[in-house]
Amino acid sequence: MTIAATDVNAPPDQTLHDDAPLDHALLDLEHFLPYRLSVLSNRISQVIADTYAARFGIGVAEWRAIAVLGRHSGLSANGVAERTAMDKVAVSRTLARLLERGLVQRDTHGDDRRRSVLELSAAGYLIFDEVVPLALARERALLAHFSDDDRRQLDALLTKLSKGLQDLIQPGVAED
Amino acid sequence: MTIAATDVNAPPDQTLHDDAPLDHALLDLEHFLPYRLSVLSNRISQVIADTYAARFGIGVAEWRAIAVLGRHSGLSANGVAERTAMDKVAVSRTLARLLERGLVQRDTHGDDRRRSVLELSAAGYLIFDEVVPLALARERALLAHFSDDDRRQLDALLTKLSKGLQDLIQPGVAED
DNA sequence: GGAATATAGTTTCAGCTGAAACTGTTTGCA
DNA sequence: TGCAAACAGTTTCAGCTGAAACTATATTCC
Repeated sequence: MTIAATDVNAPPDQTLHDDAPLDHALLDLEHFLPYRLSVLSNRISQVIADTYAARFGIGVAEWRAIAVLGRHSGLSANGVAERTAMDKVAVSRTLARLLERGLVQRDTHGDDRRRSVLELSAAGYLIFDEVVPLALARERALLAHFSDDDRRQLDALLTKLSKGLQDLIQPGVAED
Repeated sequence: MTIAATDVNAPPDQTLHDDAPLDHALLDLEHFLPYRLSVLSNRISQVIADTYAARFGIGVAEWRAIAVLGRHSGLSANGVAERTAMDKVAVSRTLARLLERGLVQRDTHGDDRRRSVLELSAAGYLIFDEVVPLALARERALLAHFSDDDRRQLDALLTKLSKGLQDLIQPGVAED
C-alpha cells in the first residue's frame, strides 16, 4: 500500500486535524458562500418536504407542480417548468405521476394541440389547500426571530445575489 | 446546462393564466423563501461547478472532498462526510473515484483499523491549488456589488437562518 | 402546397442516488 | 473471556436524473 507521511498521532473519535495547509491554497468550505447556501438550502427544503412527504406521498417535484398549478391554473407543461425551475423532462415525469394519481387533470389546448392545459383536480386542490398553510407555517417558524428589517434585508440580499449571478452567467458562458 | 431554460424573474412568454385562486389557499412560489433559496443555491453551485467540471473532470462531490482534504489533511471518511454535509455512502463512492484517479491517498488508522486516514496526493493538491483561486474568484464576482455592510448582513442573516432551522429541527426529531 | 425548421411533450439510456443490508473491527459489559 | 451492540466503510437494489433521441404538431418561407 501507499506509505504516506501521515502523522498518526490522531486523537480518537472525530477530533480534527486542523492543519494549516502550509504552502497550499487556503479555502474553508464552511465560510465559502456557495457551500453555505447549498447546505442551508438543502436542509430547509428537506424540513419543508418532511411536512408533506409522509402525509401525502409527494416529493419536492410533485409539491412544486401542485403549488404552481394551485396558483396558476391552466398552465402548460412548459409553463410549469418555467415557474418551478425544473426542466421539461422532470416536469413531464412529475405530471405523469400526478395524472396517474388523479391529482391533476390534463386537456389539450384548443388552438395548439401540442400544448396541454393543466389544472388541479378536486383531490389536487385538497392537498394544495392542506399543504400550503403547513409550508407557510414552516417558513414563518424559520423566520421567527427575524425582525421586519431582517426580512427586508434578506429579501434585498437574495435579489442582489440573483443579479450578481446573472452578471456571472451573461458574459462568459462556460460550456462543457 | 440546466441554467438557461428557467429564470424565475423572466416572465413566461405565453399567455398567463393569472388566476386568483378564488376560495383556495394562496402561495406564490416565487416569494416562498425555501424555493427562492433552492433555486438560487442550485444555480450558484452550477456556475461554480462549471469552472472546474470540464477542466478537471470532477463533480461537486469530488470537489467538496478535495476541498475539505486540502484544508484538513488526515481526516477519516466520516470526517469528510461531516465537513461536506454529504452522507457516508456518497463519501464512500466519491473517495473511491478519487482514489482510482490517484487524487487521494488512503491509509489505515493505526489504533483503529476500521478508520481510514485520507490525504490529497500530489496530483490532488495540484487540482486543489488550481481550483481554489478559481472558486474564490467566482465567489468574489458573485459579491462584486456587495458593500462590506451587505456582506456582514448576508453572513449574519444566513447564520440566523441556520439557527432558525435548528429550532425547527430540534423539537420534533422523530422522523427523518 | 410542401420542405425545412421550431416547438410541446415523451421515451430511452446510462449514470447517479439513498436506504438498507452487508463486512470487518472495536467497544461495552456480564 | 465471550457475546451483543456500536461503528467505519462498502455494496446492493430500486428508483431517480439529465442528455439526447424521438413523436407529433405548428410555423416559416419558397
